[in-house]
Amino acid sequence: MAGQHTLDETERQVQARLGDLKIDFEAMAVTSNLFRAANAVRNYLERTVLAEHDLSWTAFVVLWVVWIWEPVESRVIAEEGGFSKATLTGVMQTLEGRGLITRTRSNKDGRLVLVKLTAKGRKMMLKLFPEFNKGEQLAVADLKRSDLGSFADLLRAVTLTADSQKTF
Amino acid sequence: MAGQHTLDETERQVQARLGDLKIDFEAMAVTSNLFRAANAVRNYLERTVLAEHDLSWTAFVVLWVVWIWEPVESRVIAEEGGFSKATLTGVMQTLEGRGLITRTRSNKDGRLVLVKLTAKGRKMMLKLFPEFNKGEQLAVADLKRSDLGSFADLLRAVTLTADSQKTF
DNA sequence: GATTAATCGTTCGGGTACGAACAGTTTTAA
DNA sequence: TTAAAACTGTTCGTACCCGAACGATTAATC
Repeated sequence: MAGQHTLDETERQVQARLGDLKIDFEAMAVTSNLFRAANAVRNYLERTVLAEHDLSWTAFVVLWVVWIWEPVESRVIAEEGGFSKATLTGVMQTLEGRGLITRTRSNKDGRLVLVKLTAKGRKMMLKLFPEFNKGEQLAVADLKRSDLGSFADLLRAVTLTADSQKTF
Repeated sequence: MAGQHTLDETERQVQARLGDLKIDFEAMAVTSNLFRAANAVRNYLERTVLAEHDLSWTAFVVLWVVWIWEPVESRVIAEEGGFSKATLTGVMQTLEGRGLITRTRSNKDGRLVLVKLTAKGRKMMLKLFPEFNKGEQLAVADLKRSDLGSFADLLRAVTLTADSQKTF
């Protein structure tokens, strides 16, 4: 993860493989560091805060979305969490089996499933989320406080651009 | 993925759930947007460039690392790509089956496995990587060019901090 | 009102992902 | 030198993850 090779060294090797083909190294640096950062933060939070509660990353995201917006439809959870409906079904089965959420079919629209937290689930989130947020705080602890706002803006801009490309 | 709820709305809901507990919303905004951005870019690249070559994200990362640094040891690929040795074994079996890489045991250290690209693998990367880089370019197309450098620096700083926490 | 189209959640198959346990190799210590 | 410790890659079990196909429900079209 850390990457023992320097940036310059990597760029030189890439260029050596491609001859005189033009490569956008700045774009490459942004995206590759984007994935490294996301992976590092995710692994850190999974191995500390989430492991204590025996939760996977995706399971936590589902619980978080439901906690904030309950009662909430499945499709919203999938969209908000950034994973497919198929993935969601499996994760929710696990969470339901552990007694953390409930699923009920909507009587206004028979296609929809409404998801809520159980009392046990709410109790867990009340303890878990502040711990999780402390982890988030640690992850950005070495950054200047004044940079956080524009940093988040840049990330949002990337998301918007990539998502708009997706539909092409 | 897009998230139909506004930031303010989300913050209000979180605070409503937690009463007067102090939450670092700036840190929360950075990390949640970090995952959204990484997911969006990854999905976009998977569905366009990588799908054309029938490659998963991880398979591409493995090919990329091997392409740049071959011959390279398995442990380096795992570290550089940010996934576990167990994951790597499975992905490399697939890639070897498709005739894109070769694995040979080192005769200097019998524990190590050296990985190289086949001619077919090199040919694929020579075509694939420029396409991939075009995708990366598109993902950051809406950002000011002058922001890219500091953006990458911020991402690197987050990675370093999170990775150093990991070992605690 | 009947046919068509769109939407939703589930299931299925195959690949991805990880921690833990393992066997083989090398290094370290005694 | 021999025993212990460290290291590498694989296997195993379990959970995740997605696209595609599917049945059920609702909406749109005529």
